[in-house]
Amino acid sequence: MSSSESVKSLTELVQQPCPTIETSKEGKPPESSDPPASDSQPTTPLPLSGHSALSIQELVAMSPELDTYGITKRVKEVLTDNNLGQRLFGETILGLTQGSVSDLLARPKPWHKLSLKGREPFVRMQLWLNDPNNVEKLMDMKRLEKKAYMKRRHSSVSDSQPCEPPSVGIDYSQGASPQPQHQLKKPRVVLAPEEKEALKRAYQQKPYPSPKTIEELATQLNLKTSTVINWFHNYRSRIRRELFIEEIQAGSQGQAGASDSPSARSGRAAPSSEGDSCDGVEATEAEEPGGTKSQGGPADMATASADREEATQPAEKAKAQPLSSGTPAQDDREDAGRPRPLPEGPAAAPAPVPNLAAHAAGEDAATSATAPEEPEAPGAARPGPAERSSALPSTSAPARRPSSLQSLFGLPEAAGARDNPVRKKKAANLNSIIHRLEKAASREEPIEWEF
DNA sequence: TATCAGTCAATATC
DNA sequence: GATATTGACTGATA
Repeated sequence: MSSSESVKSLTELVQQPCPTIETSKEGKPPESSDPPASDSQPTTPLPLSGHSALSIQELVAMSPELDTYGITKRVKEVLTDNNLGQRLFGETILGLTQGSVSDLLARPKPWHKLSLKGREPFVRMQLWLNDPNNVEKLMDMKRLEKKAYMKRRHSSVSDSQPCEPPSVGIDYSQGASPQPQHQLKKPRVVLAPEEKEALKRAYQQKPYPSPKTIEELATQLNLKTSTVINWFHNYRSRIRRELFIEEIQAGSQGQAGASDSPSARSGRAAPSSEGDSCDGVEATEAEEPGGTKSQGGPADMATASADREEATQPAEKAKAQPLSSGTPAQDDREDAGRPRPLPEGPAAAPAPVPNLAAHAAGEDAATSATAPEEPEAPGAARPGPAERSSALPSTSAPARRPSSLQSLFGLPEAAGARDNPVRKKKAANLNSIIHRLEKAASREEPIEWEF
């Protein structure tokens, strides 16, 4: 398909009332068992099914860089203005659950950091936003759902069945029967605040704990090791996202108005040179003085995350501080070349260093000496799959004839680059933290873990 | 094999 | 009741 053709069909697509939405909903009570999104994902049920030619994936692939933050912002507005719920929106438009939608809307990742799959919801949102009848359609869905619900309710009442699980998504309903009750769902683990606190401290010490460390943490906290592992995974990735949001906010504060396209911005933050190695979010470090080759930096990111945490959870931090003994045993074998969260925020003094690390630190003392800036930064810094693939849209792809696509997606012109004072300030701040920590790290201070 | 991205779904909170 | 949070899971990738 030639580019112009595809653009044409894309345009039609965008303009045409997303047909599928209805179909997928109506055909079957979507809620019911549709083996949720995961199954339906591959061949997404959504707006585009009518177009055999262009799958959502293709659309995503062709999509110019989108302003994820802006999109979610607008979606949120539309939803709230029209009193439409996330669940409805997610299930009908995005094919995602309420929790995912919430997460997505609240913490969109920058476009350039999203894998193709991750971009999908944003493209859908964009298409939805561009659809003049979007709200209407959702309203219809809402009505329909309500109707269906009433109907079901009615029939179940007459069946003398007590009330029924309300809305969509509750497929267990039918299960009343055969579903092996003993299917014993694992009860959800809920970590106690102290446990979280301890884990956070451990994280600050070592964001990538060794199995041994994990084991210990698990024992000390009386958790399963898998829980600890999961916790670290989740925490790392969530921190990264938070960071992005914070960046955006800082950015938009410093420069309101300019269609804040974080994605665009970050892509641009590290002008060309870094190519993809730049994470955008960590763009700050591009400004790192001394030209330390800022490798799209894990370290910085981590730094910033610590920073963020501090900002967002002062109380918590405050609590944590007393515990600190100052010297982050920083480097762990596992840590080498990884994002390293700075144990404390700027002002804050010594890092809260839970000490499980005592030996953990010893464990890899040798490597721990590694310089603060590793040459190659895997981990967070490493470009996500999407970035890795050459097919990266971002700013670095010049040959992309974005203009037509952009208009197609209703995009504003690329957001202006920015490096505002706020960012600079922040960068400076972070640098000083890093510096302090490096210094601290070179000292040897005993650390103790306390849980 | 470890880590990540993306997501679900249970639970908490508003 | 809607939304936010978060532990867990799956599949991809290096």
